[in-house]
Amino acid sequence: MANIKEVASLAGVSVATVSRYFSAPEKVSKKNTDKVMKAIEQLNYKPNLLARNFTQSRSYSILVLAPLGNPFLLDVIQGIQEIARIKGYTVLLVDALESKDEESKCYGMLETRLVEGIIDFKVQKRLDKKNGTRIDNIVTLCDYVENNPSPVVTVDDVKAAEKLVDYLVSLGHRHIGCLTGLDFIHATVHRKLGYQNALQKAGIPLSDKLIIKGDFSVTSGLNAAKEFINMQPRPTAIFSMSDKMAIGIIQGLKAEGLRIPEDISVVGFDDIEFAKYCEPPLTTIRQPAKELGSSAMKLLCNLIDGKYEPESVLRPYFLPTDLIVRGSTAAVKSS
Amino acid sequence: MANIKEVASLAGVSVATVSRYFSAPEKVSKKNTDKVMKAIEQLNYKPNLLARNFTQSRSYSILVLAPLGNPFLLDVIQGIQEIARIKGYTVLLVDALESKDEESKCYGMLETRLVEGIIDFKVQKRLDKKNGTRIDNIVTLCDYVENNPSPVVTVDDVKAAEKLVDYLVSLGHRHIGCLTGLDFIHATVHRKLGYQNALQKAGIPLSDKLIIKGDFSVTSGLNAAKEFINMQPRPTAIFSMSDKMAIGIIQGLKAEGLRIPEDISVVGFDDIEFAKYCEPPLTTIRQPAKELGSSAMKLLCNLIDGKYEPESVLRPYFLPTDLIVRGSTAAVKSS
DNA sequence: TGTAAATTTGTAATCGATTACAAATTTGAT
DNA sequence: ATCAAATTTGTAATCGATTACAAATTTACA
Repeated sequence: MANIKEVASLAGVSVATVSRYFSAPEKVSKKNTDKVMKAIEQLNYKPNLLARNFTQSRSYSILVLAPLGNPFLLDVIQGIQEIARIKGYTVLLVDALESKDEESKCYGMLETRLVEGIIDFKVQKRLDKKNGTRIDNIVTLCDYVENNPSPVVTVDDVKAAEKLVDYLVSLGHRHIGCLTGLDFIHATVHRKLGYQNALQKAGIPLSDKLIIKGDFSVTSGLNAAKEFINMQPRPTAIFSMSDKMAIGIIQGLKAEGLRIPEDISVVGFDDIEFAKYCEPPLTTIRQPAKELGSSAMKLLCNLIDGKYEPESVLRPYFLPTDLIVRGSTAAVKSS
Repeated sequence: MANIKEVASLAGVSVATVSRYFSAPEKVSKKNTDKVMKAIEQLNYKPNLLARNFTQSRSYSILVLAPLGNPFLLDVIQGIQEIARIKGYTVLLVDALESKDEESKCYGMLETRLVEGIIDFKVQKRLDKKNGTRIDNIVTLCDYVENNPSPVVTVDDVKAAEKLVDYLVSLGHRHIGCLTGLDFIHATVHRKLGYQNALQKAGIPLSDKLIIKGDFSVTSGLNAAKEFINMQPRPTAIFSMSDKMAIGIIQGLKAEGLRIPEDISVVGFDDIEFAKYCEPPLTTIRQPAKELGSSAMKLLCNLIDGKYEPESVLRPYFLPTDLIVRGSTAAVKSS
C-alpha cells in the first residue's frame, strides 16, 4: 500500500505538498496539483487515516450507547446519523444492556481518544470521578435527572404523561392503572410523576395498588394484563409507559375476553411504527424520535467544538410531544 | 494528558517497559510492574489508542452497512455485537439507505484503514475494481447472488419461500398472490423463485398478474391490499416477502371488510417481534436473526485473521429457517 | 528592470505508541 | 565462585501523516 512519501517522490514534490493537496488544495499550484493527482492515480494511493487521526489527535468518531431492542431507537439513531454524516463523524454503536464492566469500557474510549463524544440513553451516576466535575463531551438522550452531570436532550416526560392521563380523565376514567418501565431509567420516575399529577388535579386519590412494575418489554405487558384484570376495583383504563408493553397488555386483555376500548382503555408511550397497526390502534404520546437524535448530535458537536460554556447546557433541552388519539381509548362506560 | 514517556520517567523505567506492562505483563519484573502501576495511577494515564492503532496499523473496528428501519435487523446486529465484543472489535453502524456516494465512502474506509472489515446487507455489484478480484474482508449478510464476489451468510430464500407457499398450497389455495420486496435485493428474486417453484410443483399455472411490487414497507403493503382485492379472480392467499408488508396488507384488507384468514390467508417473512402480536398473529418464516449476525461476524473475523483460503468461503453459508404457523392462514373455503 | 509583497514549496520536527536488537541483569548448575 | 543460559531492560528506529518555519518562486507595481 503506497504511502505519502512514495506519492511525493513519484510526483517529484515534497510530502508537504501532497499533504496540502488534501488539506488545502487551494495552496497548491496548478502544475503540482496535476503531478500529485497523477501520482495518486497511478499508485492508487489512499491516505492512511489511522496516521492522520493520530497526528491530529482526533478520531472523528462518536459513540452511541443505546438499549437496542427498542424500535423507537431506530429513528433516533437515524437522526444521529444524519447529523454525524454532515459533520464528518462516524458512529459507533454499542448495546447498552451490557454489563457495567462493558459500560465503563465504553466511557474509557473517551480517555483513550477512540471517540470524541458519547451519546448515552441513560444518565450516568458515576460521571463525577476524581475531580468531582462533569465529564466533557457526553450528551444524555431521552433520560434526565435533577442536577444532571451532562447536557440532556429529551422530552418532558412529566408533562407528556400528565397530558396523556389528563386525556383519560377527560374520558371519565377514575380507576387508571399504570405499568411502569425499568426503575433505574429516570423517564420511568418522571412519567409516574406525570400520572400522579394528573390524578391529583382531578381529585382522584392515588393508590400504589394500581401501579405494576414493568421493564418495557412486550412480555411484561402480557403478564401485567392478568394482574390488572384481577384488581379490585378493576381499572377502566391503563397507562403503559411504552408502546411495546401496551401491545402486550392489549394481547393479554383480549386473551381474557376483554374488549379494547369498550371494557378497558389502554394508552402507550413512544408512538413506535406499529402503534398504528395494532388492533385497536394505540392512543399514545409521540416522541419526536429523529429530532431527538439530531438535536443530541448537534449538541454533542458543539460540545466537542467547545462552543459552549459548560454551565449553559446543563439545563435540559426539552423537545415537544404530541398526544396521538387512536382507537384504544374510549369514554368510560356509565355503570 | 499524560503520555507513555511521562509515565516511564516518573516510574524510573524506559518507555519499552511501560509498553510491555500493557502488551506482555509477564515479561516485566515484579519490581518494575509495581513502579509502573504506581506511576500510571498517579498520572491517571490512559494509553492513546489512536497512537497504538497507528503503530499497529489496526483499527480494531468493523463496519456494518444495514438498512435500518427493518426491526428484524436489531437482533442481527445484536448477534454481530456479541461476537465483536468477544473478539475485541468495535462496530460502526451506517444506514445503508444512503446515497451511492455515501456507500462508496464506506467501502473506502477499508482502504484508509479505518475499518478492518465490512458486513453489508446487500451484494455489491462493483466489488471487482481494478484487479478484477474480490475484495477482502467483506461479508454479505442476508443477501446472495450466484458468483457472489464476497463470502455470504444468509438463509436459503428459495427453499424458505417454497416451504411457505407449499404450506399455502397444502391448505388448498390455488390463487396465491405475491407482494415482492425491493428488486435490487437478491432475496426478492430468490423468494419469488421459491414461490414459483411451489406453484409449479402443484401444477398451478404461473401468472404475473398475481405479483405486485413492494418495497418492504408497511405502506406498500397497505397499497397492495387494494390491488389484491380487485384482482380477477381474487387470490385466496397472499405471500408477502416481509412481515412489515404483511401487516400492511392485513390492515388494508380489514379496512375493506375482509376477514383474515377466513376470506384471505396472509403470510409474511422474517418473524419480527410484532408478527405474533398482530391480529391475527402472522404465519411466517423465522430467520435465525441473532445467529445470522454472529455467524457473519465470526466469518469476518476469520477473514481478517487470514484463516481461510479465499475460494473456500465463496460458497454461501445457509442458516436454517422455520415455518411458523399462526392464525393468519386457514384452509381455503370450499366454494 | 528592480524590488517588495504574495504565493508556493520543502525541510525537518512532531505526535505516542510499538518493537527489533543489544545490553544488562538475574538465575542456575557445576 | 564461575560461566552459560535465561530473563529483563533500555536505546533508538519506525509507523505515515501534519505543520511550523524558512526558503524559493512568482506576481505586482513603480
